[in-house]
Amino acid sequence: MATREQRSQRRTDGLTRERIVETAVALLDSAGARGLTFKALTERLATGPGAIYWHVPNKDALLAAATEAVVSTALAAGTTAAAPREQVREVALGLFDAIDEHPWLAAQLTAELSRNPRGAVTPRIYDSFGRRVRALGVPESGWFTATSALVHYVLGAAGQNAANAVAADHEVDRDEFLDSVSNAWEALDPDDFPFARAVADQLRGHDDRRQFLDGLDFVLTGIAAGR
Amino acid sequence: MATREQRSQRRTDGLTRERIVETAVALLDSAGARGLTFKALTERLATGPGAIYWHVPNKDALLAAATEAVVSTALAAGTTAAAPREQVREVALGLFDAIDEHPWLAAQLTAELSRNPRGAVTPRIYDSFGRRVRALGVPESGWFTATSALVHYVLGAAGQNAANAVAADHEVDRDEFLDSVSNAWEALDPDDFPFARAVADQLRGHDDRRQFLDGLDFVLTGIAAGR
DNA sequence: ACCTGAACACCGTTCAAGT
DNA sequence: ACCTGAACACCGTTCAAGT
Repeated sequence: MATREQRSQRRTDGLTRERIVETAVALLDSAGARGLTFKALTERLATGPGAIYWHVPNKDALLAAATEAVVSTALAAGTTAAAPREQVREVALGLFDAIDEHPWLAAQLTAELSRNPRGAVTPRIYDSFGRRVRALGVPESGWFTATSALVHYVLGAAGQNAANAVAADHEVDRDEFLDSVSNAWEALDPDDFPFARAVADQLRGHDDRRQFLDGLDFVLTGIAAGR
Repeated sequence: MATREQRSQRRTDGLTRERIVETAVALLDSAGARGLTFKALTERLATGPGAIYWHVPNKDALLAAATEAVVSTALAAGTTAAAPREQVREVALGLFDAIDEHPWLAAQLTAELSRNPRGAVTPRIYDSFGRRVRALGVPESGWFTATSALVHYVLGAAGQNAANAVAADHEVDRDEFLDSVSNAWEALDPDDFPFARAVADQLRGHDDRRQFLDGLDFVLTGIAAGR
């Protein structure tokens, strides 16, 4: 049932930087950082490597562009809550979910923040958190430190969570996987690893998102205490 | 002035797993994750790739072994302070410094914690922090959450700091570099980035180690509040 | 201006052959 | 048991040649 081509329809199969970046994101999502190769890219885009290099200077720049595209949409949502503390939670959860959906994002964001602090991504992330930190009533001298702590916690926790999710993905069943890790921790030498043994049972069935928010609350409480 | 070979001197040029791992760490330290190649490895060890594969199954396993070696020495130091909160700071600083010296370590640790939670590294890290969390007086139900928050903050903050240090290393002068970033933030659109602009000056001459400890204190204060 | 695709230097890994 | 080194499949990047 082929419909007639609309006359106004633009050619959409032209190679553009945007299409390349979209395809890169799709490859990264489905196969991880190792899945983004020029071979896979040229196959999906039905072109040759030279064509891609005409739009993008190299692979690192492509990764940076993919990072910017994903992080922009994640932060564009904005916040709905009134209380600044709740707003920080919304921003943090937005990044947590973006990193969960795009597990390669955490490492790329760390790279982007360090390699390109004058770019758009770094101030956008700092502004997303920092505006709400100001609203929390933190004195001006503490703005940078408090915001950095939030950014670092979010990237660390979300990055670890995403890596865990990818690893658990190779397992048959999440509960079964956590159970086996828990059993392994319980079997550790009680003299060498008293804590891991004692805490092994808490691994079972724990909620990653909940744990992320609980950790965020520690940071927020600490920030509020120095207010 | 060649000295006579001592009779008791053992052959030390035999290829061992230990020597391979040591060399891998040296290569990672001097040239980053991209600097660890089998070519560089075989040149330094004056051997062929097949010899290395006899001792180590593949590159991922070599990276895991390098991670374990470095993290073990970093955590072996133990703590000297009496107060548990101060002990947590010591453990965190030990990891911070190890990641600062070995900037590749943060990403590898995240990978190791997720891919190999039944290995030795994961419970060792959790125990290092968790024993002190218990000593802080946190109720048992909160042990896993509090310890995870600490681990995630430390890895996130230390990882970002190490990445920043590597990036700044390419610059002539740290103060000059921070100054130029600060200037770039001050030149941002005040409507789009009010916070980055306002905080730009705090970038100049800030102390990374101090900022790391301040962030750690936020987490610790938050944990103590839920006690 | 934009794309093709062969070519290059490099990468991790394997394996038959040696000692 | 341990090592050699050629060979393989793959990688990012370049560039002369096309349209």
